[in-house]
Amino acid sequence: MEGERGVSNCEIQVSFSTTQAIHEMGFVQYEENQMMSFMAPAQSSHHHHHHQTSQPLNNATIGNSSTTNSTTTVAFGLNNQVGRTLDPKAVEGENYSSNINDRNNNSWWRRSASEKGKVNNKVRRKLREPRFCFQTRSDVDVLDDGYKWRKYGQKVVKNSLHPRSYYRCTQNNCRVKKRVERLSEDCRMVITTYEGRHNHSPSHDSNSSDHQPFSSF
DNA sequence: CGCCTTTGACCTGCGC
DNA sequence: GCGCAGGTCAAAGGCG
Repeated sequence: MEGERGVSNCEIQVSFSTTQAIHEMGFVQYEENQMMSFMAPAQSSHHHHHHQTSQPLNNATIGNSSTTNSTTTVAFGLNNQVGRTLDPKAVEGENYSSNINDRNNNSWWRRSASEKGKVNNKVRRKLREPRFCFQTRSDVDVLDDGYKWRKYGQKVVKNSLHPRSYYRCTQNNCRVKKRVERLSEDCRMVITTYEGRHNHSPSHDSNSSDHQPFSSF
């Protein structure tokens, strides 16, 4: 019902975080196109190198067209282990700002419910996708990032007034997910969290200029 | 008619 | 073990 397209005046704040919740740390402000450069670091399968800001890849506009004063809060979750960890919570609690409120035990890397019980109990592949979240001051809930999303769930969040929505990328073999929720105190702030990397380019409409190596989101 | 959202049920991890 | 909290499924309805 809410018109998703067209961010009027969104204000985004960027910062890095490792373990803290978002509101506990200072925010750095970036331009919007610089902000999108944070989506680029694929930081792929090698652990042990910390994030470095990659070079700004340009026009990947969050928000449709007229996003002038934008500020974003970014928090990386570098879940960089290569699937050999068998203790899920050993790696999970470390570094990403999952919930704004209190605990950070979310686990949304798991697969479908039919697959987990009865596969070979030998290989337990809890491969975690890279996560990426940022905070935006915007009126619309889901920002137009160039991809198409289908909503697959909504939950109420404890100690929050606003629900959290779960989206999945509608491309065929793309399993990127994202969550969108609003801050409980400040309902103008939207927190968007991405998980995974798109294996395709953004399919806006027929916007043929989306052609960059956008392998991360 | 196909793709989307809605919404309650179900599942799972975790703390008590 | 139980209950809670978060994440996902899927049936049903909506809308273009």
